[in-house]
Amino acid sequence: MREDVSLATVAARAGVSVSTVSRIVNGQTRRASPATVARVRDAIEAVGYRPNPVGRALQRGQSQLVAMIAANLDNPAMATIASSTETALREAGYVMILCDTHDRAELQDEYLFAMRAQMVRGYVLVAAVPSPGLSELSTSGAPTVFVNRRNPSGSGPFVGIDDAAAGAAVADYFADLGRRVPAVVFPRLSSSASRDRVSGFLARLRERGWSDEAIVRADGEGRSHLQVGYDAGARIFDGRDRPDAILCVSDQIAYGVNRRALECGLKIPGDCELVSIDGTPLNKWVAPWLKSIEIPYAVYGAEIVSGLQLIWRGEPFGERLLPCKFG
Amino acid sequence: MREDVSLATVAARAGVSVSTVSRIVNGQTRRASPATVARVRDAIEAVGYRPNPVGRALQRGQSQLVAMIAANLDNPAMATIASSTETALREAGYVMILCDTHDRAELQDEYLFAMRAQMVRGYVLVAAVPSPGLSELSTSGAPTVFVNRRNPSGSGPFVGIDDAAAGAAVADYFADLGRRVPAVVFPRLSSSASRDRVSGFLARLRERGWSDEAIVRADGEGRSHLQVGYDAGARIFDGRDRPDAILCVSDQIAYGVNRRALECGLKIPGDCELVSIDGTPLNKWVAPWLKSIEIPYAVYGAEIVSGLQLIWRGEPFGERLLPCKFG
DNA sequence: ACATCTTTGGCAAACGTTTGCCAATCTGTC
DNA sequence: GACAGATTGGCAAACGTTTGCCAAAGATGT
Repeated sequence: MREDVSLATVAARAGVSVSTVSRIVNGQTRRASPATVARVRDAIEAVGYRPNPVGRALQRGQSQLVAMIAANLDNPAMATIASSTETALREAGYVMILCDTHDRAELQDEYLFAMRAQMVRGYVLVAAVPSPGLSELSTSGAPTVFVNRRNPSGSGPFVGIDDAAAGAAVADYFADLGRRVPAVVFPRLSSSASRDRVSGFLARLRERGWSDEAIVRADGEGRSHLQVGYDAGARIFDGRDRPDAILCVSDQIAYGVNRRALECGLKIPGDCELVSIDGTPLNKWVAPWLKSIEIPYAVYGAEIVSGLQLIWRGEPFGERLLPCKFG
Repeated sequence: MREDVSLATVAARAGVSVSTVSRIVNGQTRRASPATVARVRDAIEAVGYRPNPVGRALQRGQSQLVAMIAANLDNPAMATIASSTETALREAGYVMILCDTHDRAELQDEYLFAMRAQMVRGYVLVAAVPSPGLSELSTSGAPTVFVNRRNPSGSGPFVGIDDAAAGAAVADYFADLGRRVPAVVFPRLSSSASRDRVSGFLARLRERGWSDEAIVRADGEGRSHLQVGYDAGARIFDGRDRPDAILCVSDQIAYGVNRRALECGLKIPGDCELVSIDGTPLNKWVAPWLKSIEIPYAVYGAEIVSGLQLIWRGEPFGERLLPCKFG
């Protein structure tokens, strides 16, 4: 309907100046008499005024936009994070811009630049990759929350899980189950999350009596975790020491490993127990053979946004490790 | 680095006025002497000037933002559409805002309003739902592309597949295979896409000799297609006429049906052929038992953006039906 | 009656950009 | 040497908002 309702429209109708309306819109009711406030409020209602975010952003030097820069939207886990964050941001009155870096540093930098130009109010970096622009961002002090992977260039607010503990929990599970030849599969392009999961797993196994050589480690190349699992699976299942329990650091890796296992004629979980860390809801529909540490991605959004709000208020926000369920 | 490089910075350095720089930035080189142009270009380079999209949007009454309003990001198909669209938009110099409506009309309207306030340059509606705001949008003539589901309130540019043909292809497949009791599963909350797929399937079966009563139809309630399939599966497999071939209008429905089939002790595809329409890449990893009409979601982005560009240039763009592969 | 303080509200600048219009300078022609 | 026309570039307004500052009142105290 009204395309052009601005402060001026309201001001004209209420017979006051633009400044007065602006102040009232922003809650400074003390700067006007109650009568004026009422008159202005009526006018706002009557013409259906809504503040223009663009004008506001220009003046304030800051928009209501929050940039989510994610490594790969095709990964259901990230899609869930994006979705829950978007919901939480909307409820808090912000608007999310979504950028998919395909895990590539130069794209990440391109987005970082573009987002600064948009005067975004904050950054949510899901599985960030090291890059020049990112170091610059960290030193600039812009409000930033890292998700899943910690800041690869320095420290910074973090939302995720206790990755080492998750790895250790799987180690305990395998040990308690009486498995003898544990293995772990992870991407060669390693992130803090992968590293911590693997090292937590290895450390606990060591505590429980395994020697380092007794644990099969297999990585896979490339950005697709599905392919990583499939490739690593080939080497694992062809090797002499065929494992009877495998930790996959992500669901998608487990999908790849499982497919290779089927091709090798193995029964999962009969011949080999498979456990992954992610536990996306799709698992119980299409991969009931997969046990998982369930990461509560659906609540990430709320945590991320409350972290951002803390940062905006100048309060400290170090990290938030969310509890996982083993299901 | 430079936080505050504006036209004024460049102008000062090049010793010209802001207007001159603005014109040169926008390619109007005829309004300045070659010498001036060179000097300004050098200055732009030197200070690393990048136009501020906010100032520009305010002046032009239109931003570089494009709103994607999607029904449910947790659905991998939509995530792929979002991802490919985002890539195509970035390559064309635009920035995508992502909104997840969770298939709810009131949220869709909230977003439609918010996006108009952001002066977005266009709208991409993935699986739009009927709503007052949407009818208003259609009549307003704002650049809009509908994806997957046609405009529920009127007509409008559309990117998708030939849904009826896809349904018919599955019917032919079942018939050629010699299956006797075909079934179709679809969500009760129906969209143009679901409806056309189902009716194309039924029509072709009729042509090939089936009577309407001989075809099992089952729908399921709710927004989760997984649940839709699971619930409909219960009724299908408990019925007397157990089908030997089922068309599921989406992958997720097939996942749900399959799970129910397993629980009923059926073998897929031995006891019952399952075919879905979607064919997301995940299928071959986690659901190799599922045959699909493969919708090329990964190329939707390019089609959507070229459609938008046509509309922006004032050229006509009716619909673009992409070819599918049966795999 | 005067000084002082508070209330109420407007003016105008600023954010960064674009663009219509006007002014100065240059080129060429008569 | 004067005039038309083209070239080159700046001024200023506009987009919608926020906010420092000032001014006109009214309220209070002496």
